[in-house]
Amino acid sequence: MYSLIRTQKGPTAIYFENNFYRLQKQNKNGTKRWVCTNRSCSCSLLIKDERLQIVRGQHNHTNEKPSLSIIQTIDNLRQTVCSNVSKPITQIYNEILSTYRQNNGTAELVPMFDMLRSTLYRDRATVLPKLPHSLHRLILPNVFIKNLYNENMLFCDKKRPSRILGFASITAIKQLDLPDELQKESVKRQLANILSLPLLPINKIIAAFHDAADSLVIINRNFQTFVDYVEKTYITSPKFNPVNWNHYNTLSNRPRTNNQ
DNA sequence: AAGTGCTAAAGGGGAGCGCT
DNA sequence: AGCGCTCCCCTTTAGCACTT
Repeated sequence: MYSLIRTQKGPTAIYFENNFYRLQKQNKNGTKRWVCTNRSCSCSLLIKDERLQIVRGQHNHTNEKPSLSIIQTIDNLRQTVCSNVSKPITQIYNEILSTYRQNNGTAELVPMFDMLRSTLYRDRATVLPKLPHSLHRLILPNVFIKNLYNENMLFCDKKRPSRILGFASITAIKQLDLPDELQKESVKRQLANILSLPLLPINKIIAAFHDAADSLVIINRNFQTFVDYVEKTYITSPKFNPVNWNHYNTLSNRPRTNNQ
């Protein structure tokens, strides 16, 4: 009996007695002719109603195909890395290989992880979103703009002149009694100014912070709690003072990671 | 053209070590 | 015990040549 398998490029093929066959044609009488995938080989199978009718020819080539169980295991591996994207690929490989060894013993030669690694990572990449090359190309899926209570967390996504993203839950904003204020462009601008403090020369940080803080408190006195928190944690704190988080002198010089 | 095998490298995190 | 530092391993990605 033959087995249906998936070829490297996706289409269905037949695995029969250590050889692969591809579908060549379907005849008017309902039979299908499958030919050996080796181009110089004329061997073929005639199949009707999923039953093997005739085997024609002799293979004129050597055969180094892996066994059907190995082929199915690799296919299972490739499907699993796509369906379970949160689990490390090496862990998936080890688990599936372990199961295979338990069921089939240790005699069969199984492809090493190094031989499958690139294929598995490329397979997974087909089901994951593309990495953005700039902040403007960053796409936020719905799952990333809601919290565990399914509340909308993205309150600001300003595209120009620079991309500004702001996250906070409605519940948290209501606790500050500021939900309406956060819709104002002037408030978004001052919050962005505070977030941009690490990019200023260090001797201008304190003045810039107080400018932004004063503007926020003038708009609404309830911003005072937020302003006090930032000042206490990042301006006057000896542990996280501006020397620690200022990046002005490292701009364009410091090597960047890909966490852009 | 698409898929694969192989290599090099980046980045994160744990282990080990010495110091306080 | 806690902290900081270095080294090394593991995971992941990218690039290139080759195969299908």
